[in-house]
Amino acid sequence: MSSAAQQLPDEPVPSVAAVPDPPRQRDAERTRAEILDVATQEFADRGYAGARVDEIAAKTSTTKRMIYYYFGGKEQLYVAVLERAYKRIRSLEQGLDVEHLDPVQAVRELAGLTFDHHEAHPEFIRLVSIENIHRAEHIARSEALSGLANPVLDVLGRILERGWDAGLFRGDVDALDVHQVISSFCVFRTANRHTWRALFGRDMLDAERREHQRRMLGDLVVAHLTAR
Amino acid sequence: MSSAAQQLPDEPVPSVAAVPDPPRQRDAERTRAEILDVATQEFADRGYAGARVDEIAAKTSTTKRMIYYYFGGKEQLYVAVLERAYKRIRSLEQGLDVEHLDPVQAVRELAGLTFDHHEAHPEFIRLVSIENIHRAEHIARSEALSGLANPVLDVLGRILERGWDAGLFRGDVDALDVHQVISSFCVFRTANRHTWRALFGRDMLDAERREHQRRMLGDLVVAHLTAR
DNA sequence: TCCGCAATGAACTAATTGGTACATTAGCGT
DNA sequence: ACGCTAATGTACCAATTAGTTCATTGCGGA
Repeated sequence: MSSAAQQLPDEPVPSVAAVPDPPRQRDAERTRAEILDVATQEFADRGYAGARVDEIAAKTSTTKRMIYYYFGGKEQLYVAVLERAYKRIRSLEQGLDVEHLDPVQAVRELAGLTFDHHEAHPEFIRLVSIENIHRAEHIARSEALSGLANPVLDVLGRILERGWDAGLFRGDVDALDVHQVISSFCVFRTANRHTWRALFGRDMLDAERREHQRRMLGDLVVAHLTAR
Repeated sequence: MSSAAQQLPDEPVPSVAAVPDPPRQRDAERTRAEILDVATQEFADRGYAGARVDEIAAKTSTTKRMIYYYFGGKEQLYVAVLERAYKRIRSLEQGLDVEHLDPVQAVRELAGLTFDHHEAHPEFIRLVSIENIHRAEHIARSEALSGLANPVLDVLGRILERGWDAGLFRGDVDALDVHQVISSFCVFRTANRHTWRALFGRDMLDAERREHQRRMLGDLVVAHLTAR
């Protein structure tokens, strides 16, 4: 692999003045980002042990040398992948604004956002599964990740307060409980999609069933919170 | 590792008539089972790619040779592990009898059984996670596993029928939907235990929270089914 | 009792894989 | 102009790892 702008065999190589469209050479940030992109895909696809440094390098426009130059090793690369993935998720979560809705509509909206979000980022869910197989040892060691608060929890906390004040919600489930219920549902359908289909013949991510599932999650959470 | 009946260093080795309590030599079934036991542990612990055939062999009282003799290779061993694990789960599921309970109590009982069951078999949950990382390709290829019906679904189906007939349950969720909700909750708290604790500081499997979580699941499912 | 085969063990191998040594070059600051 | 360093590429290595070869032995049946 020599250059990003590969030529088909027959095409004449443009002679002198062929300037590569993006100023392509020696761009540390671009190289770093490209490695992270490929590594994210590979780790999510094959797990930590299953991913191959050589394979990651090969799918890059640079070489294995650069992985060690920028990240130090396979494990540090994996941690960098995790950190970036979580960072992205968090920044997306920042954007949710449901303060203006009534508590019931607000939880329903929040659940729907999580639903959409997890469905749109299967590779993130896979990374989380993989990290759990490793007992979250990398997250625990990463200062950038461990204990970093989740914006969703604050939002949920405020919604619950309003729901309690209005006498709408039961008092014996806290924000983390509700988040757990929502996460369970949303993570499960992506994380366990394949065994589920193999065992039950139903694809939980089937587009035809999507609306039914989304409504089901909303109903589930609202019914739970407003029960009794 | 030479024998199942290990001696402490100081104890004198019993001389001639020491018949090994279980007739220990040349027992194909025992060897097979021991390999499967160790392999289950190792695969669940480190994933398919992360598990080492040498390590599995070392933790056995036999040698690597036997793994290849009985199973053929790493992948076939892994499939054998999966098949046995699923078989055990199914046989346990056979035992549930909730026909005598009213529909609401029956779903609550069923959910509780799944809850207990998954909590008691974390290594099974891990294997399922691992198999999902591999897109269930091994399950799909295994005749013993793919498409084999789950007894839980029949039980749930009958409970739902009774609930519908009694006008207790909503009609727009089927048995598989309910099973999905229950599985989501039960699988998630085990499968994602570690990242959850690392990120939120709460152990979903903490014994102190166990009853709360168990009740929460029951309430969740019942509230959902009886809503409106 | 003894033969044939299932069952077992020790050592070996070919390929893979994470990681490195060494050489090179682009381009920024002066 | 130019030199110094960040950035990059090639080739290599040592360790690991799945799988095998070949020899051996216990045991059930004839």
